[in-house]
Amino acid sequence: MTHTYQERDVYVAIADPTRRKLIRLLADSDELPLHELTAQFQMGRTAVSKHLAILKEADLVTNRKIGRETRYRLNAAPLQEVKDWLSFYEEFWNDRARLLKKILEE
Amino acid sequence: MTHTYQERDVYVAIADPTRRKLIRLLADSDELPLHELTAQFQMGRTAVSKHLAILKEADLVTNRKIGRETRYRLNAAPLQEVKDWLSFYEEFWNDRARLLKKILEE
DNA sequence: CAGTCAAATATAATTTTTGTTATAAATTGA
DNA sequence: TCAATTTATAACAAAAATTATATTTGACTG
Repeated sequence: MTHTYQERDVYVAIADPTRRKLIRLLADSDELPLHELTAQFQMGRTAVSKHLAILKEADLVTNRKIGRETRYRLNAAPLQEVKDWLSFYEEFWNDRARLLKKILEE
Repeated sequence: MTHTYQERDVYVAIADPTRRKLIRLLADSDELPLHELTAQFQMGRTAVSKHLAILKEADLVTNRKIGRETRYRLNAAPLQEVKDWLSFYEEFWNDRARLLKKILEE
């Protein structure tokens, strides 16, 4: 058994608003158990747990068991990839910048 | 008929690798018709067209009909929202920065 | 030790996404 | 006008994501 660790795309992980809110909650509170995170949503624990699992597969959160609770913590490092991807398009963000670039190239 | 324009989330739009590649192709080539974009993928025209429709709903591309072809153009402006969202987490990107912040707060 | 709380797991139902094929419409060029 | 090209649209199917329920496991508490 070769431990088929499902690598998850960070872009997919942040595409869902629930998961973005989870990221924000963890950024604000350092470390939180599942039941406290769940309290911030309408959906049940299982659904929140699965969203956290997707974040974990993207390496955006870590967790550890303390007694009977599982506490989650943010690891924002993978977001760097998105920032890098975005940085390529900064020159296109407004037409003025793009136009300027075009003029300068000529 | 109130023209129910489906506002599409930019996060969802960029979550798909095909759509990220489309964005890149349009960034490199200014304006391209559907059939030329399709040539860069394995999938059929219809599928590519649908991906472009999602990008258009997120306002990431514009299109115009020239003769029998529809030419697509990148509008990178909506990516700014993602950048803004990311900027909030820059301080968490590496543990050192986070640790430093914590120490300074104490 | 019995009862309770927190969470994981397994399962299932539903919805969304993705891609195909088929068909029709519009444009171009001979 | 006729044939080829480009695209759009609709119907369909397969795959993935989302959420909920029920069951099980493990840890604390009285």
